[in-house]
Formats: sequence, C-alpha cells, structure tokens
Amino acid sequence: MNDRARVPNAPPRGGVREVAQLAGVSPSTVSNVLNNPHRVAGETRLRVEAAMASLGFVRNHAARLLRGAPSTVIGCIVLDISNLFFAELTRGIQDRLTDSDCSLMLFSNDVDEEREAHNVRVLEEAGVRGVIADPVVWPSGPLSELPGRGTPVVLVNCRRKTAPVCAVAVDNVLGGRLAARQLLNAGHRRLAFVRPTRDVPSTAERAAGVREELRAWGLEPRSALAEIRLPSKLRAVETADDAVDRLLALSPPPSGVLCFNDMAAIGVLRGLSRYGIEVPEHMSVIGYDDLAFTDRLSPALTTVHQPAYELGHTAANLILAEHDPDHRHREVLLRPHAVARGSVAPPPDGRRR
Amino acid sequence: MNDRARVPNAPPRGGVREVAQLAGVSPSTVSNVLNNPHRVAGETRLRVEAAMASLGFVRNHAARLLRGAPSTVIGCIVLDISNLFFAELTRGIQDRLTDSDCSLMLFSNDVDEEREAHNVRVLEEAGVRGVIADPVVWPSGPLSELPGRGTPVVLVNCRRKTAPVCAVAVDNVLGGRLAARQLLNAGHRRLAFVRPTRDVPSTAERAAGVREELRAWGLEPRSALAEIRLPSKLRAVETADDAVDRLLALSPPPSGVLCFNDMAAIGVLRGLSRYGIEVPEHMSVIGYDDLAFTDRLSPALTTVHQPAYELGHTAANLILAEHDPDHRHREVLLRPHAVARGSVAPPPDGRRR
DNA sequence: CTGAAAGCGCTAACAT
DNA sequence: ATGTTAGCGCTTTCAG
Repeated sequence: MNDRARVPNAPPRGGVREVAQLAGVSPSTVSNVLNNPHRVAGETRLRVEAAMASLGFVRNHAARLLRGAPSTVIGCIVLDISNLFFAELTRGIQDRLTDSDCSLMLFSNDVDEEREAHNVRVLEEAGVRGVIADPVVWPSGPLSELPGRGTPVVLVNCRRKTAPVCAVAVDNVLGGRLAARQLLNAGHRRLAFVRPTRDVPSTAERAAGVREELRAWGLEPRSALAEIRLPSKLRAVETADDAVDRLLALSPPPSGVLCFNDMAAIGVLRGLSRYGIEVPEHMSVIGYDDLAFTDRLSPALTTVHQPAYELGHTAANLILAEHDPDHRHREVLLRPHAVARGSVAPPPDGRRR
Repeated sequence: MNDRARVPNAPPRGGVREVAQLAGVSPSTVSNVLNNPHRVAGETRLRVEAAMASLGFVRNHAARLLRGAPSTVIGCIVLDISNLFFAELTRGIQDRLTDSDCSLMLFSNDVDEEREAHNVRVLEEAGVRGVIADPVVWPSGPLSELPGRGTPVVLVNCRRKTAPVCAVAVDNVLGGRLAARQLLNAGHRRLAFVRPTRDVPSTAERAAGVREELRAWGLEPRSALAEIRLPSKLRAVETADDAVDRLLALSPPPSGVLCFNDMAAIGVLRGLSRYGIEVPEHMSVIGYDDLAFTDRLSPALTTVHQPAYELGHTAANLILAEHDPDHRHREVLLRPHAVARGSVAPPPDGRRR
C-alpha cells in the first residue's frame, strides 16, 4: 500500500519535494519559507509560495509532529456533551484555544470508566499537547498516568487532591450546601436528592455538601434525605423524568427535591407535571448549574450557578501555560452562588416537615 | 532539539525499538504483535507484551499516519457548540464514531467565514479521515476543495446542491413554512422574523420557506414580514433579548414572532418579559429546533422539531461510509415537524391583523 | 516465525 | 541565501 488509503481517485498529495521542484529550489528552502520566512530572499519566497498555491500544497501535520514540532491539539474529555453545561464549558475552551491557534480533540464518555480509559489512550497516542478532563475516576484512573509520561493534564470541575497537576473547579461542597440551604431556609425538612448511580468526583462532593448542610441544621442525613439514583449513561432529562415515579413513592414523602444538575431538574419538572403536581405549590425543586435558559422555565428554576464558560476558559489557559518551562501547578477554585427563582417555596402544609 | 519539546522532566517516550530490545526481538516483531498478532509465536508475543507494559509503551499515531495508516479521526465544524442543537448533533456524531473506534476533532466557528477556512485547513493538515460540517459558505467555500484533494466531506444541515459530496439535512424550506403556518393558522397577519445578520444556508432556506408560506396565504412578505437581524457571532439568547427593543419599535407592530432557532426564542421570551409583555396573550412566539427543555419553558414553546441527534448520527455514518471503495454520494433529507405548544395563540385584538 | 532495510514528509544542523 | 544530509517512529516487503 501507500497512497495513504485516501479516497479512491484522489491525486497523490504533493509534498515539499514537489513544491521545491516546481519552484526550482531545494526542499529545505520550502521548509524555510514555511518556518523561517525571514531567512529566505523575497523573490525566492514568492516563487515558492506560487508553487505551493498552484499545487494546492497542504502541510502534513503528522510529519511535523514526528520531527518534533510541538503539537497544537489539546484533548478534552467531558462527561456528556449533550448537557449544556459541558457545551458551554467546551465553548470556553474553544475560544481560548482559538486565540492560541490550537485545536480541540473532544470526547464525551457518558461517565463510562472504560471509555474514559480508551479516550485517554487515543489522546496520548495522538501526541496531544495536553488533556483537559472532567474525570470519571480520580486520582487513581488512567488520567493520572499521563503527566508522568509527558502529557500535561488539567482537571476541570474536580479538585486535584494531592496530584501534581493543574485543576480548575467550582467549590462543589459549598455548592451542595447552598442548594440544600435554599430548601432548608424555605422550611423543608424532608428532602430527596436526585443523583446519578455512578458518582463522579464533582457529584460526590455536592452530595457531601448537602449532608454537611443538613447536619449544620441539626438534621440527620440518613432520615432527612432520601436518595434517588439515576442510571448514569442515559440522558438525565429522561431518566429523571422516569425517576419521579420512585420519588413519589417515597414514604414519608419529601417536600423538596435537590437535583444534581439542571438537566435532571428539567426531567423532574416534567415528571411532576405528568402527575399534575405543581411546583412550587406542592413540591419544591432545585437544580444545579444555572444553564442559560433556566430563568425561562416554568416555574423559573431555583438553582446554584456555576461559571461553565469560565471553567473552560481557565482550563484552556492552564493547559496552555504548561508550556512555560518554569510552570508551577496550581488549583483554581471558583465559587458557586445560589440563584433563587420560583421553584422553591415553603412546604405545602405550611408547617415545617 | 529533539525530545519532543514535551513537559520539562519527562522521560523520553520509548518506541518500538526500546520494546524490541527489552524483549530481545527486532522492532518488526514488535510491530507484528501490534498489527498482525496471529503471525507471531505465542510465547514471543507474551514477552513483547510484557515489555510494552513495563515500559509504558504508547503507540505513536503520527508515525503510523505518516507510514500510510488510515486516520481514525474525523473532523467536525459546527456553528456554535454552545447551542444545544449542535451539542446534541455532536453527541450523535460521537456515539457513532465511538462504535467505529474513531475520534472527533471538533471546531466551533461562530459563523465566521475566516475561522471556517482556518479550521478546514487545520483539519486537512491533520490528515483526518473526513470532515463533517455545517458550512458557513457553500458551495463556494474552502470546504468544497477538500474532496478534490482526497478528504471526504459530509454536509450536515445543508443541501449539497450540485456538489459531489454526501449531505444530511432537514428540509429547511418546509421547516420555515411549518413555522410560519402555525402563526398564520392562529390568525396572525403581521409577523416579525428574528434571524442572524449573516445567513448560513440553513437559515436562508428557512427564510425562503417563511416567505413561500406567506405567499401561499396571499400575503406579501415585504409588508407582512418585518425582519430583525441579530449580530451573528454572539450568543443568540442575549442578542435576541436585546433585539426585543427593536421588535417593539416596529410600526405597525407584529403580533407574532418567528425565531430562527430556539435559543433566540428564549432571548425573545426574556426580552418580552422585561417589558411585561405576556406570551402568548399579547404576543405569539415560535422557535425552531425543539431543544430538549422547550416543553418546560414558560410558556411551553411552540416550535419546529429537528432531529439533531439523528442528523449527527447519520452524518457520522455517511463519513464513515466514504471508506467503501464503491461508495456513491447521497443526500439524506429528513423532515421537520411542527410542535404546537403554548407560545402561540390568536392575536390580542381578536381580529386578524 | 523472525530480522534487516527502506522510506512515509518534514525539518534542523551543517555545509556551501 | 540556499542546498545536503540525516533521521523522527513506525510499518512493510523481502530474506533468512
């Protein structure tokens, strides 16, 4: 084999050699007009450029990489690209990378450990300049081995723990407390927490925050907080909708529902409306993330704001900064804040329960 | 230079050579255990595999590519990843690619022609196996030159016109008609159309559909349809919110607003509520896309459904199919359908206007 | 079943 | 200012 197994009738892609020949110079001169334009005489450069244009010359990135050029692609592994939170985060990364002429290789792993491992491997084989990831498992997973082999890693939405990497996260424990506090403040004493079956670090921290807050109010999580687990790999909107059946079967019934993210909250809202249960009159609901449209939901969703775009932008900054020889790993911790809207009200019976 | 300009203190990444040495075999045998495992004796293979493991061997994708291996990465260029429509579409692509062990290199170009051209170039230089794109310009743009140089292209959300490529699109002209029809059916005769300043093929087609429908009802687009243009590169939610000022300044005022997509519709809803204008009592609003949460908006958004995930899934199928030597280019045309919910009602004065 | 050798396209010394 | 040479890591005939 050899013609690159490209599309059937494609003309062979010409290389520097061919350009050099047409321009009547040597391959290294062509390379120079590409990489050190100042070192080549103006007239020669023009001739070479004309040759490149007429041949439709396209640089071969693989060959440059092999020769030792620094890669311009950054890998990114998110949990679910169809969640607007990650879409926003991805955009933050994109925008920053674009400014530095870098590209993004994106994976969405559906919170699947095996897929995460596979994606990490592909990225490493591709020789990317660094990897930004919201880890499914940390600090023990496959991601943790990358830095030791020369591929920088930046964690998003996850504390670095003790690992020697950069990380940018939102304080999820605080976020969990903030979420719980809104319900508690409104008088709710029996809560349900809708969360994934498979916890990732960020959701585990949120859960810890919720429990902390409960205890701070003198409540015992074990009895005051019922947990509803959602199958992890499917769309939260749908699984949460389904889970409302279980939510309503709880006894004693909760008067407020904490959702691990806004997408799940939408599902809960939908499920509740299936049963004709009004929010917040009969049931309070709180989300997490503060996605762009949550203020227009019916009712407007009370939630906890996370700066998704900024998270992505910062992560991109950090990964790009790894290039600097005297770079020190650091952790950026952003603060979430509560957003009170219309989906939380005092419990229906007027008394605390 | 030479140690790959990787992270400062990284150990040099060992290659097949090193593995071969440790296993006491030749590099080609190592290559064989990687690519033709059946051709190597069981015991030798085990030894080689052990050596790879102990050295933390990672295949170099660039070198394989250079040697002629078919690429496993597919490029994708969308207009705006922070629009849930594209996030869903991207997920459809991802899921399909994952099944074929391929990866996704994703770009979001903010409807910017130059960025599109740049992204196309990067993808071509990377030697990707194919490119899936929702083009900003077609059929004259940089995307159109790819197939001739050996990189297959699949259009999403855009008709192929006469070009020799595959495409998967939703019938946008029909979609535009469907959107307009819902307003017309409810009795509206003066409409506003909120659309981007910079049309991409899909929005231009929707606009054509809207005009067609108007004419079918005996209305003259020029007088019955006011156009509100949104700056293209910013988030539609925000620009549409701002545009409500202009919308309300229209004279005579429209009683129904067509939005080029759901994100813009959310912005319009938000802007309208700023003015205390109720939807649909005082103004009807219709979106486009039917994003996952639109049924929970207040009011539930009347819109036109587009199968975003299926679009992505099909596009991935098509690009993967280009590998087949006797592949014929084809265009898949999906049908949109109207989704009537609560944001459209008869015009406020009860009479047609 | 395993090894030796050549080369993919490009770039960086080192000549000239 | 330009050309010559060698080699990045891998795979693939072709011999042994």
